[in-house]
This record gives sequence, structure tokens and C-alpha cells, in this order.
Amino acid sequence: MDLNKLANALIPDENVKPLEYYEEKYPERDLPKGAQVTRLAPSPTGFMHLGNLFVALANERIAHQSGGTFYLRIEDTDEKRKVEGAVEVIHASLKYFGVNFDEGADLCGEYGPYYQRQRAEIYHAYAKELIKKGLAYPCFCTEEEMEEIRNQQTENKLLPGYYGEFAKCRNLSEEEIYDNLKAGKPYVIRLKSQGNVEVKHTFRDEVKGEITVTENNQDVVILKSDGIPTYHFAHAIDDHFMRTTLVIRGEEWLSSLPIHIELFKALGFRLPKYGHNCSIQKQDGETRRKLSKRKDPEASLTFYREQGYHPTAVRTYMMTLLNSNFEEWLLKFPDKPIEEFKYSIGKMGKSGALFDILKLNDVSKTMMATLNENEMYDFLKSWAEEFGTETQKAYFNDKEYMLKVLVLCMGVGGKKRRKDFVCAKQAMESIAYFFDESFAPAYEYRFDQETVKKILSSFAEIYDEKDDNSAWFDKLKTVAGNYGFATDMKAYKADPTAFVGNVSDVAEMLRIGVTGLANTPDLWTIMQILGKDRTLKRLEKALQ
RNA sequence: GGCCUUAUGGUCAAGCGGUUAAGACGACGCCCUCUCACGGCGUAAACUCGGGUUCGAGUCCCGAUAAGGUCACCA
Repeated sequence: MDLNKLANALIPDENVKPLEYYEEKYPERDLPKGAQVTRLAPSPTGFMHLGNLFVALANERIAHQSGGTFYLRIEDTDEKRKVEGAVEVIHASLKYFGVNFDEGADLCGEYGPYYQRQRAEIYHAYAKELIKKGLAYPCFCTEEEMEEIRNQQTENKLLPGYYGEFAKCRNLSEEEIYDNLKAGKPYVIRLKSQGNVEVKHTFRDEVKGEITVTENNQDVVILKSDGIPTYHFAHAIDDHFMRTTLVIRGEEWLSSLPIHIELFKALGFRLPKYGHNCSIQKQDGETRRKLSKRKDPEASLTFYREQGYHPTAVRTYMMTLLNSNFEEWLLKFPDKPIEEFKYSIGKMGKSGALFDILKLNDVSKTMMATLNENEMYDFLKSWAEEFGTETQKAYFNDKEYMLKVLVLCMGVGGKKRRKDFVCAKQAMESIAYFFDESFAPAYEYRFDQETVKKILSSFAEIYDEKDDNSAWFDKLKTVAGNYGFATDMKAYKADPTAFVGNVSDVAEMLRIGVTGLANTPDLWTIMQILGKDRTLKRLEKALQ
């Protein structure tokens, strides 16, 4: 068979350039020794998964830590999954979480285009080369034929797929091929696999360590009938010409590694290093599974923005899952930026971790407690502008007032900061009682109405805004004493039956009266912030 | 089902042949205290199971089991 003739018939010379052109256009990168070139290569589906951030962070850290390059490539080879505006979503969400690219889609860069659809010519040039070398061939099998093959294989309990004797088009005669072409039959280009599944090799994976890979024997499709490459082929071509040195990707790719190894070999390209990281899982009843786009809201990056998790908090949590010694480092250097942590790919977990929102919340609380009141104000404000209710947006009309609220709730100036705020949404809800527009008390006292009324009204009578904290508390105790409550905790504990209750019970009634809540930060300060008028009005309201 | 991967408390995990088997989150208890939060102290809680190798195994090897991934003209 004249392979050159076939190659020309399938992919005419005028559609491609000579191979040397591409090698020259995309030369080896001039980078310091040890520098790694990594990438993130998402599909533009419009959905950004937590796993995308996870793997992005790993790649970004490795590249930048080593003085290398981190770029973004859009894998838009699947027409069906493409969504308008998806690239903007990718950019925006990664930027929000502090992942920055050096080059790639919509950024400058010498190794583009960074959209696979725009690289058709390169793929064609190399597909042609493979055909010439007898390492690829056209396949005219229809869907029905493919299904028939599959049925036959499952019936006989054989490996499914297009290989060996099942690869009908592998040995088509020259005549048959040209007849099919003339008849205008649609076709794909398949790799003519030289592998043998009986042969196994050991392979060094950067995160898993030594693994064994079985040789590929599948004649995988490399060019679809529309001339667009499959992921496998595009991966080999792109990561070669974009000069990627290290590919960190999800472990769902591990099983197609044999295909990639064969493809790189067939193309005569040097294989990059690979690291396959495990995916983030979720407990689902008895079993665990990958975080699911459909079932788990927390799988989506937009979830964290909507809830108002601070980007640094999410990043920090990701790092704790990414590198086992990160948390220890963080405990030791709580104030250092994440970038100073020496990230090591070898310290990535070998088994999939369960997503733990409680842990994220803890990381988040601690992180939020490092912000000052102005930073918190800005953070909450920008969240409210995007996701808050109209009432919540109005909280920011009086900046001075809001700052006072934040100082109290964050415990600024105290010996230790409070850790009340987990995320913006929760924070905004937790301070709602400071604002009359959203003050919606559900008074739930542990004492009868009579007692509550007596306590509240007698406190209202003697309340003086100018009292300092201890004078204020003394008045509280006076009221307590007047109605048979213990003013001294020790006395109360010694004989609880001798009293109606104790000071803390009185404080609670007052607290509920003013805020509608049994648990709040310091009551005296709350009254100071609210001011005398509003404090008294609230007490009045509570008495009704 | 084939192939690949993984296996330490509820969760994340340290551990690289000799440890009283770290630490963090969570749970619980106590202290502090006007409640809450913070903080402090403490408690419970683990090497999946068999075989080897070795003076000695969570650690190395082999099985079993379980879990996860994957078997597309999707990535």
C-alpha cells in the first residue's frame, strides 16, 4: 500500500506545514534548570469544579515555586459540551481564588493558540505523519458496526474496544479505502497500536510513585470524523509543543496513560512527567464517591463565592488536602503567605480525601480572624453587593456604625480575637439584629412573662448610657437582687434552691429583650453601639 | 468482569524495621465567664484480615477483603 498517497488523499499537503516548522515555531523554553512548565487544561463547560481548583493550585505552586511557567489551555474539542462564556467563568473563578496564569487563553504567550480548536492544523500535520509511517489509518466503521463488535466482545467475555482482530478497518485494502472515500463515507483516523496488553512496564508517577502500566493495544481514535482531535491526541501534541514538563491531573486519567505513552512514542516526542492526584470525595450513605456536580452544591466553585467564603480560606483548605505537612507549617507560621510554603508534589495524598466542610469552616474562621475590621468591612461589602439582599446592602450605608459592629463581633482589641465569622453569608446573618430593618426577634425566655417584664422594666428605668461596663453590670446585679436572683455565682452554686435564678439568667432576659437572641457578644457594648434610644425602644418592644 | 490505584481514630493525616502510634478538625468533659465565641486543660477514639521475611512489622513481600478510578468519534 502506498502510504504517502493515502496520507495525501486524507490530509492534503496544502492544509499543513512541514513538521520542522512547528518544532521551530515552538522551541524548547529558555528556563532555569529545574523549572517546571505546568498547565491547567479545562473544558469550557461553564462549570468549575472544586477539583479544578485543587489541581490548578498544585500545578501553579509547582511551576511558580520552581521558577517555571503555568499556563491555561482550553480543551474545546468537544462541540457538545461547549458553553458560551465558559472561558470567562474559568478565568474569573480562578482569579478570585488567587490562581494566576503566566500565559494561555486570552492572555499573551508564544506557544499559542491556547484553544485546541484553533490548533487543527498542527494535529492534522502529525496525523498525516502517523499515516505515512503506517501508525494510523482511516476507519469507516459505523456506530452500528461498533455496537456489534462490542456485543460480540461482551458475549465472549473479551476486552471491549477496537483492537487486533476486531479492528476491521485496520487491514482494509487500498481499493476498499479509496472506494469508501469516493463513496463519501465518514471516517475517523485511528492509531494503529503496536502495543500488547500482555506486556507491563513500571512507570514513575510523581504522586503515586512506582506504578505498573499495561501496554495499550487499542486503536484509539485520534481524529474524529469532523477532523477535530480527541483528548488523547491533542494532549500529546499540545503538551509537546507547549513544552510542558510536568502534568498534574486527576487520577481518572491514570487508566488512559498507556494510550498517552504510546502516542508520545509514535510521534517521537519525549514524555513529560506525570502526577496523578486523587479526587476529592464525598460520603454518600455507606459509600464514598467523587464530589458530584449534580448532587453536591459544594462541588461548584460558585458555591464558595455565593456563601462568601474568603478565597484565602478556600485556598488554605485546599492546601491542607494537597500537602500533608501544610497544616503543620501553617500552625507554625500563621501569618506567612501561602506562597512561602514549600510545596512538594511527593507529599500529596495517595488516596482520595473526603471533603469536610467542618474542617473548611474551622480553617475559614481562623483565617477570617486574621483580617482587621476594615478588611472585613470591604470583604463583606463586596459580597453583599453581589449576593446580599437589599436590606443587607443597606447595612453598609453607615460605615462608622458597621465598623463598630465588626469590631465587637470580631473581638478586635481583645486579648484573643473572636472567631464568629465563617463566611460572609453567615456573618451577615449573625449581625442582623444590629439593624432595625432586619431585627426580627423571636423572644424565647426561660422565665415567665411576669418575671421578664419586671426585670426588663426595672432595668430600663435605671439604665444610663454613660455607665461603664462595671457600673452597668452592678445595676444588672441590683435588679437581679431585687427580684430574688443570686448576684453571686458561688452563693448560687452552693444552694441553687435559695434563689429564683442567678445574674446570668437576668442577663439572658435582657439580652433576649434587646437582641432577640440568647447568645451574643458582650451585651454592654451592644447597648453602647445601639445607643440609648434604640436600646430603650427595644426593651419597650419586648415588653409588649 | 478486565486493567490500574488505595487501605492508620468519625474526618484529614504523621510515621519510611525498634515510638507510651504525633498533630489538626469533629465529639465529649472541666476551667474561665453576664450568655456566646475565644482561650486553657483533659477524655474517648486507629494500624482491614490472613500468611510470610526478620531477633523484631503500621512500616517489606504474597494473598484475601473492601473502597475508588477506568474501559466513547467526553474530557
